[in-house]
Amino acid sequence: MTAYTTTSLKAELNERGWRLTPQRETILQIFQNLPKGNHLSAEDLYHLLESQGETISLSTIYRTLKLMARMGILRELELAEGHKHYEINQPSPYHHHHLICVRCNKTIEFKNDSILRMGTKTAKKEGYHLLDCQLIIHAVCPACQRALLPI
Amino acid sequence: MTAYTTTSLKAELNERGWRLTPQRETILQIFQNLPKGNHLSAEDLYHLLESQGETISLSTIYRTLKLMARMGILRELELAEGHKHYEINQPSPYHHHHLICVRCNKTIEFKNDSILRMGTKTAKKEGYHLLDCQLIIHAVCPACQRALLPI
DNA sequence: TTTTTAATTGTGTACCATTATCAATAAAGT
DNA sequence: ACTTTATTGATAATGGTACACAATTAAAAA
Repeated sequence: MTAYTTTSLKAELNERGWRLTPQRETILQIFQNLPKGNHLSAEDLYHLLESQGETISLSTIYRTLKLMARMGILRELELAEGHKHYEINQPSPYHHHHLICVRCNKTIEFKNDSILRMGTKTAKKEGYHLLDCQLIIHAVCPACQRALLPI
Repeated sequence: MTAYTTTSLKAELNERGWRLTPQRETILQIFQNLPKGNHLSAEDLYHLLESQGETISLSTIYRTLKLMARMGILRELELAEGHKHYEINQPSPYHHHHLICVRCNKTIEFKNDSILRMGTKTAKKEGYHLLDCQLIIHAVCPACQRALLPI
């Protein structure tokens, strides 16, 4: 959960025998410049790049998202149904969690520093190296409660 | 997060214009009799039923799992890669969370009552009706740290 | 700087969990 | 019992993600 630069990304990749490619650099920058609270699916990222005139194949996008999630650079979010979203994995003051309506998928972000503290403590206690820690609350939003819609 | 019986399940279903079927009753019982800490995928459940001589179609299993998750009877877990797992959604003393190794998928359960309290408080504050609340910690387990395996 | 090595990319294809379709069936209320 | 309509089961369809492999290219060695 540290802030990455191109240089530190390259260093960490090379340390493991991997390479910094223009594609990986571009994708890191996209996520770093994304407004707070925004998150992208693989498809989202593909089209965002497309709209900027750059093209990175979907395969590479999927591979890079997974790689960066497993390095702890990105958080993998399971928000709506069907596909994953990714956002930059930021340390304490920006660290947040999600309250999700299971019916309409309306999602609210909220902060709670003690959750990250608990996660850190639990991981440490078990000897795990922490990458990410997220509280997911599944619930029914006020509008959907009123709507009496079928589940 | 209350304990369901056949009767209360029927009541809650009928209240919404839905029906209690033998399939739904069977699936509820399976989960209620599952040893603590066990969770099943749709496929798992299908084969478990098969081994007991009962057969419920995969379609119905998928539909029922989703229905029960959205009613708050089951928790939908995103543990390993690729498919969801389900477990009974139990109140406080049994309520637990998951620490997952992103490399080998080794998963540790842990308890922490304050997390459920926080989730309840947050949902209430936003006017959401709480169904489930789970802390997911993504990390690298000790064995995988030593292994220096490729990500 | 050139060469060498092997990680990475892009294209196309395959996989597989989950959802949709729809006729047949069976709960629930009358 | 009868009617209504939610539910089931079989099958097909969907779609996100992973895989295979030849062509590139980053990184280290010469």
